[in-house]
Amino acid sequence: MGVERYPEAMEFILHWGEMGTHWGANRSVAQVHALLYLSDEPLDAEAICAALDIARSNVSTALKELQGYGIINRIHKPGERRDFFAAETELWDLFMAITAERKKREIDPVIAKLAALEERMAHNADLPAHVRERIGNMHQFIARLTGWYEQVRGLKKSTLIALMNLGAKVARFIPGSGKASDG
Amino acid sequence: MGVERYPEAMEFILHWGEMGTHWGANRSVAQVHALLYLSDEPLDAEAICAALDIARSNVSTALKELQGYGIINRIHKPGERRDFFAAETELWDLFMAITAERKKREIDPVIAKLAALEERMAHNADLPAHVRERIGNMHQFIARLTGWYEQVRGLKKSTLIALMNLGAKVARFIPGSGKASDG
DNA sequence: TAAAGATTTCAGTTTTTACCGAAAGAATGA
DNA sequence: TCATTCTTTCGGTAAAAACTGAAATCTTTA
Repeated sequence: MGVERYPEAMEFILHWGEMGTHWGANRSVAQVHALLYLSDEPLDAEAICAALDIARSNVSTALKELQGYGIINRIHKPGERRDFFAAETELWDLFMAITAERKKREIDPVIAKLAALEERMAHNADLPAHVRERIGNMHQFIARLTGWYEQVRGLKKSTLIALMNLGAKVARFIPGSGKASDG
Repeated sequence: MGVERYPEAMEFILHWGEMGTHWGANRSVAQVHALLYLSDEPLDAEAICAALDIARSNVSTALKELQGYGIINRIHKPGERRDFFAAETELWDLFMAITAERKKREIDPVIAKLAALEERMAHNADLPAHVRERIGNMHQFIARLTGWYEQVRGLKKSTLIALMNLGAKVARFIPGSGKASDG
């Protein structure tokens, strides 16, 4: 029998589901993910239905969504006809996959929109300067932030972990750095 | 008259509102924020209603929420009875305020929950080892990530910007670092 | 290529969330 | 302290999103 038999596992799943609603995902998607994350063996859709007590179609949609994020894998068991699924358990990879997908869905379109607006604004002399400036600033800021993200993301996992462990000490490499209260 | 008269400004506001629905905020909250961000002068609630064509009460709720995030300021005009509001235009500060508030609302409770579960799991011998391990890993991972965030957040703005401009070059300070394809 | 097994799509329903307008509540000033 | 002006709260409604169950579609294998 699956992990859903254990109250602590179930609490984790339910809490994770609740969290999901506050982020991009819906409850079912997050619950399915949590269940797979805690399972030590791949599960088929029917087993997920039973464990979470949600409709088969809902599970189907959730699995599709999770595959879209690239955080679960479909597994073929020899001699089995149905699909089995297992979650990414390497949390760093999970994190990277989610941020990458969210960036693609939510940030990139904004950048495109802002770029288009900036283009149009350049030809519009009526527009007050401060509007052009603020939209331009927003564009630049988001583009910079995501540019940084893309660069850092490309580093080796071990390097990233080393950087993280360094914490605030990275500042040592920046001349004139220190604690906050800056102008 | 306000910026809502300019099509580009309005597009920005509507798009920003749409984005809001994909993040924590609702459409109205994000629209009010966008409007204030583009305005070069503080606006009162009535003006916001008129500009966005939404109910007075809705504006009130939105303003409260934005103040909760600490990204708009209430302004007292001498001789004026009603409140005026202006948005933070320093985008770095805006970003910091939003991330801090979201962490408080969405991450900290998860850490607390995971800590509590870990405590309970320690006293439960029935629980499969891999469940305990995975919940523990998740707890540790999120705690580490947020610990890093807290540290970096404490740095001076100028240092952070310098670090960002460094991009992937920060890796130079980590021995044995380089581009991805790590195991 | 037909039957069985498994997955996906979709129209309808339920649940949740956002929003409105009226009424209550504060704050200001006469 | 009583009007006046402005803000917030709150019950009800409208809109959006999630979820279900049945039907359609795709896959496998006999």
